[in-house]
Amino acid sequence: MSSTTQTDLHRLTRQFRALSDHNRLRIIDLLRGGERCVCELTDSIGAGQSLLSFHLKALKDAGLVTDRRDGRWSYYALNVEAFGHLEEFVGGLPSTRLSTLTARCCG
Amino acid sequence: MSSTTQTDLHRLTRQFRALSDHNRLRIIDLLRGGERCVCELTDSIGAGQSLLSFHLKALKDAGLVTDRRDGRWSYYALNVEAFGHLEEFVGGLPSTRLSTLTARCCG
DNA sequence: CCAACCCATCAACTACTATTGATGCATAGG
DNA sequence: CCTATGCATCAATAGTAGTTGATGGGTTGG
Repeated sequence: MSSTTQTDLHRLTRQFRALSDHNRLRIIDLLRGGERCVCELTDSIGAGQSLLSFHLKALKDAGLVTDRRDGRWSYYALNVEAFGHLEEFVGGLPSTRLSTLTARCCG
Repeated sequence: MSSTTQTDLHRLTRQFRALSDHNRLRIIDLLRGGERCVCELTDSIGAGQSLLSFHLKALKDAGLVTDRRDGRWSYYALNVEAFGHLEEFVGGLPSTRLSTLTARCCG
């Protein structure tokens, strides 16, 4: 009945959890404009450097962003593939599907 | 620069937080098959009745599901509109967009 | 080298969340 | 009525997450 495997659900859970914070969602929104270095994000978010690093690590551990080191700067960008999977899950709803028989529940 | 309003981000944060739990994601996955009553979900999830009610309330408060009372049974179903908004956010990525100038970061 | 800079990590604290068991409140059936 | 059922809510606990400030490691420029 379940159309998603358990391992998929675990991965999706981690990724949704990574998205379940206001600061992190603002980061994601900023990264939609393209790759950004940490100092840019720090300015835009207005959070402490330590805090931002914490959130970026959360996003990276969930596989939602990738990082790249160039000299003393670190650049972060969205992982497009991961968001594609998320889109499949939240978008794969049978909106027109009959809600099956609502009667015949428990007895 | 940010393409999402602050109120939208707050709503999205609450909804992603509601999806950031394994049990709740299993519930969502089950509801993809159509409306279900609580007792059905209890059997499928294998969790205690109190726990399931807690999670259903979390999903409802986030606006991701709707509930309906019929006699002594409560039925839950996905809120298709809410998932449409989620799809817009996770799917609205400029995958082919140039990552802007990666140089010229902080000075 | 040395100082300045960018960033990650650690320690500590606070606040929230998931889970469990108990209680209460309707509704249906005898 | 009275009891059983389906479900929500409350209380209590344990585990986890977000924030802050301090420390350290690697890199650039003088």
